Parts: sequence; C-alpha cells; structure tokens
Amino acid sequence: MPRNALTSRPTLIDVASAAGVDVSTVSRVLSGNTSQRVSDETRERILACAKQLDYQPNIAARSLRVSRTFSLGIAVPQLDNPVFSQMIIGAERGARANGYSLLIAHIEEGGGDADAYARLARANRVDGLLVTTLDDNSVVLKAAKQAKVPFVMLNRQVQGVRNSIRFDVARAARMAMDHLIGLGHRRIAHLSGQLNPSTGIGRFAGYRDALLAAGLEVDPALVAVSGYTIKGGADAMREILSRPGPRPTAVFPLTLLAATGAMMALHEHGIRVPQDMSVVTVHDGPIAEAMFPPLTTVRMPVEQMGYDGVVGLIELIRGERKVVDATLAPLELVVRGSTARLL
Amino acid sequence: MPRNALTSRPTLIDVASAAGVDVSTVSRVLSGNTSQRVSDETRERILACAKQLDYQPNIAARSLRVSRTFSLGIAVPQLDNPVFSQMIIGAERGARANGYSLLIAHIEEGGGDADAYARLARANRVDGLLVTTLDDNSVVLKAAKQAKVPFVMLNRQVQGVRNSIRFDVARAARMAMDHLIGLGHRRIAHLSGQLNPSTGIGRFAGYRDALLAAGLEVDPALVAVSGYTIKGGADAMREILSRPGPRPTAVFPLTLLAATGAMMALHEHGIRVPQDMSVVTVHDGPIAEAMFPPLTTVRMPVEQMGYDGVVGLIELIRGERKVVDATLAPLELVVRGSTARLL
DNA sequence: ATGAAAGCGCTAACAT
DNA sequence: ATGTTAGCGCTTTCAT
Repeated sequence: MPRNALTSRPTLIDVASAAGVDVSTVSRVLSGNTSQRVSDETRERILACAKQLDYQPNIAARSLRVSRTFSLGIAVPQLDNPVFSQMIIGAERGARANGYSLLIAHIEEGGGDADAYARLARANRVDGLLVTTLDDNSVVLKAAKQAKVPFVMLNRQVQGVRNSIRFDVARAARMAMDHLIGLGHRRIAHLSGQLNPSTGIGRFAGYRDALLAAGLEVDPALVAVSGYTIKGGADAMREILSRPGPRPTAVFPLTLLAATGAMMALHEHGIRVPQDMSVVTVHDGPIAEAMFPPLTTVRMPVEQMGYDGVVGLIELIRGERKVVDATLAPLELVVRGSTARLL
Repeated sequence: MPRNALTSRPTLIDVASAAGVDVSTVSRVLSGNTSQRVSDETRERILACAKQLDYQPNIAARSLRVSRTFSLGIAVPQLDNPVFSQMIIGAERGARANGYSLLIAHIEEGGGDADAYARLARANRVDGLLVTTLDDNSVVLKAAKQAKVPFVMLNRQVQGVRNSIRFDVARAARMAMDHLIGLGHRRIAHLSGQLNPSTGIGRFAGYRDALLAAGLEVDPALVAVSGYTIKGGADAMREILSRPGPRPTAVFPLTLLAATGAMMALHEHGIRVPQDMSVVTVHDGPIAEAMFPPLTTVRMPVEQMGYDGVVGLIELIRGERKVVDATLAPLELVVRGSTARLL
C-alpha cells in the first residue's frame, strides 16, 4: 500500500514500454502537444495503455521541467465571511476548469507584517495569487508585490495595483438607496466600511450621490464606520442610535455582515424592522434570507468575481493578457421583509 | 520581471558558489539535515549567503526528489457553511505549522460519481486528504479510497474508515437536551440530520437518551429530518408544526444551519422565541449570536477538528502513526436568548 | 512520424 | 566535514 501520492505509480516509461514506443512520443500524446504529429494508430495505442495502467502525470516532475506549479493561491482575511467563501467557490471552479489547483492562505487578522510576509513568501509554490484585503494599506498587499508572481486583486481597487476585478459598489449603493428613497425615506443612515479621508462620509459614492440626486443632504450624524464584521455593524448601529437628534427611518449598511450586526442592535433597542426602521444592504446570501425579517439586498456577483479573477490570472500567467481590469455590475435588487414604505 | 514563480530564482548552485562550497553541503544546511555534521563556520556562511540571495527552495524539485508534494487536500461539500469554513481555518493553521500547503477541493453537491472521482483523482497532487461528507454513503468516500493516499475523515464516522476525528455529538445533544429538560420542557422536537435506519429517530443517541433519562418517551411526531441546510431546517420545522396533536414547546435542531432555518419557520408562523418555543442547537458561531433572538448553543470545537485532522494526517504520512482516531468532546453550553423556562 | 538525449533543482547514498 | 554523483519523471530540442 503506497505511503504517498508519488510512490510506485506508473510513469511515462511504463506507458511507453507497454505501448512499444519512446517516452517522448507518449509525452507528446498525453500532454496534447499539437505542434508535433503522431499517427492516429500510435496515439490510440498510447491512450489505451495509459488508461489501462491508470497513468497520472507526476505534477512535480512536470513543474520542475516547465517551471510552472499549476497552482494558484488565494489569500483571504476571513474565511467565515460569506463574501470570501463565495469568492473561493468561484475561484476554485475557475481553477479546476483550467487544470489548476487552488491553495488557500488564511491571513489572520492582525497577523502583523512578519507573518503575512512569511506566508506569502511561500508564493513560490504558486504561479499566481488572488489577493483580497479588507484594509487597503494592508501589509498583505506589499507582500503580494514581493511575491514575484502575477497577482490579481479582488473586490478592491488600490493605488498602484494594476490587476483587479472590482464590483461597482457605487452603483449597488445607488440601487439600495434609490429603493429606500423610493419608499419615502429621507433620514437614511449609512454604515460604511471605512470613511473616506477626503469626504468623511464613507468610501463609496453611492450613498452620497443618491441623497444628492434626491435633493437631500448628507448628515454626518447618520454615518458611522462599521468595518466588515457583525460586531462592527452592531457597534456602528448602536453608535448612531445613541446620537442626539431625530432617529433615522432607514439604514443602509454597506455589507451583509454589518447589516446582520445592525439587525442585532435594532432588536436590542426594541426597534421594529421594517415598521420603525428599514434595512437594506448589498450582497445576498443564505443568511440574508434567514434573518428576521429577511433582508432586502442588492445581489452581488461574488462567485463570478472569484471565477473571473482566476481566469484573468491564468491568462496573465500564460502571457495571453497584459492586464486584468474589470468592474462587475451589481445584480438585481431583491426585496424582502426588511424594507417598507415610510408611514 | 519574472513571469512565474520558478523562473530565474537563485538555486542551490547559486548559494553554493557564493559560499564557496558544494551544493550538497548547502542542501544539508538548508534542509536541516541533522544526520550529517557541518562545521558551524560553514553553516553560518551558507545561511548568510542564502539569506542575502533570498534563496527559496524549489518545491517542485524537492517533491520530485523525495516523492512528496508537501500539500494536503481538503474536500468539502459546502464552503459557505460555518462548520466547514471553521474546519478549513483550523486545517490551514495546522498545515502551515508543519510546512504543508492546503489545497481546497469543493465537492459540489449532486456532482455525481464521475465528477467527484475525477476531482479526487487529482489527489496525486497531494500527500494526503482530509475528507468531510454530509452523506455517509457518499461517492466522495469511495473516491478518497481510490486516491491511494492516506486520508482522515472529519466529523463523521463511517463503516470501514479507519482514520477519523469525530465529535461527540451524542454528548453535545445530551447537554442541549438536558438544558431544555431542566427548563421544564417535555414536548421537545428534534430536527435530525438524517434518520437512523434502525431506530428511525435520528442518527444521534443524545436526543433519545436524554428523553429516556428524564422518564420521557420518544414521540416520532416530534422528529423530522432537516439535512444540513437552512432550507432543510425550515422545511423540517414547518413539517412538524403542520402535524396534528399538541405542539412542542421546544425544538432541538442538530445543526446551526438547520436551527437558522427553524427560526425562519417559527417567525413565519408567528411563534415567539423563546416565549412560545425554546430553541437550542449544537455548534456556535457568529450567526448564532446574530439571530433574533440569539441562539443558545453547545459549542463545538470545529477548528480544533480541522487542526487535529491535519496533524494526524501528517503523522500518518510520516509513518509516525498507524491510525488517527479521536473523539472531541463538546465545549460548554452557551445560554442566550432562544431558550427560556417553560411557563 | 518517432527516437535519443539533455537537463529542470534537489537530495541522499557513497566517497574522500 | 565536505565533495561527487546519480537520478526523481517529465518536456523539448534535435536527429533520423
């Protein structure tokens, strides 16, 4: 019984001698090398022998020879965040479809420079990296740059990073906000991932633009920073509720997890959703449906983002492409029980 | 600028010539080979050169030479289920700590034989496999057996599988049930993963045992199969609510996702938690806290399971161990708002 | 259309 | 204590 994957398995030599040809011929057939012709008869015979022996190429040998690992890495800061699980699902699918494996690297939050660097230095195990970060100035990013392999950033645009697949979050925000405004809401709070250093009202233009388009003003008292966790969302919501002045009638947390936290805070305060407060967010998923009441959301093509990122990355690696640069549009608004017309 | 990970990087030869020694000496130093002595002076010099050149070993070459890939695979059926994300977090940590990479394989549900087999046949990229399945008779399992590498099954015990890390779910169930019984509940429903073919009352003994220990009877009308999804939990809860006869005063869904679904169904029916119905489940996580009301749960060491599984697997691969066979005990009961004393 | 042969970077006998 | 050397299994010129 073999101890490991690479022990005592048939090699090209076995297939070659079974088929009575040279290894190079077998290689040509099995690796689908089209530049050289092999007679149909020989090809058949080789294929039959390979199948009969259950031949599986030794990837380490091939890697050594062709200087490629055929694996990609994906670095995620939170594995138990639906946005990242869905990204991974899409990325894995794309990788598999192209003969690549996906290696996961969990970047622990607050792991610090040394750790993140060390981790990604392992990048010599991969031909390319999919990088996601919650913090734009993250060390992860520097590490990825150090990693001397092409990388594509997902769901984030960062100064100096050329390759990225982004989500048109401004448009999604606009859709969410227009929904609330259309329901008659005027005092709409916003839980933002982080504040824009210049405007101070949240990173994404959608919130502000929608207000302005409706002739409303941006009230800083209605905006708080939630980050990207449930706890962050709950804290930000509590913060807004604790501020003096009239309470908002609706809230737009930017992320699903923040919205989940906001719902907690609202329940704590005995504020009924949607009667007293409408809630809408961006990014749909099973949790959104499972909330009470179920959340109205703007669907986000997260899996697609992972898939497109991988495909772009592979094209980058193959030199079939110089740059990966796409923006995915939001999918539709799914209206559920968390939003209602302002009475 | 290098196109990929393995192009134009310093090799052992570079380090050797920089240090003025032979490659074999460098190899001995850098691979920490303790069986052969190298003078401290030479060692220092080699280490310095390696560092200065930023030498990183070529893993493909090493793999080819030693017939090991230094990667492990983890096959999961649902990536967006907290139980699996947490397992992966633990597994990744364990792998990393031992110089292994973790490769993820997402087994799509209903992927069918051919697909699952084909996927795991790729197992020649890994030295071992962590296998998780929701369906005991899964083809995944057969595939893993075909995969000629050691594998450890997580969170499930299956006939004929020697290596597994299990969770003492019977004891966890007992803790959950005792909590409900202690609160005065007598009519307690159970949403089970699947039914036990012999008893017909759910796979796990904890539910039945707790009832019997309290002098209560098992009422089949209070048991339904939920599977392991939110929807399954919601459907099973609806099913029980639709049955004639007195309604239960508490429900014990076996999994967090099923509990989430059950909460949905209860809300739909206007049944208040915990006033009209107490809910307790096994496996804690952020969602449990985010529910309304927050769920009382028995905490489950899921990350630990991934970690222990990986460590055991590596020991298996190294031949330091013949079998991996452990059962993890449940952690504590966390009482939150979803359970209350029966009035 | 097929074969011969070199060599990717590394490790582990075996020599010295 | 360190050097020499033979491959691991594969792809890819270069011959034929």
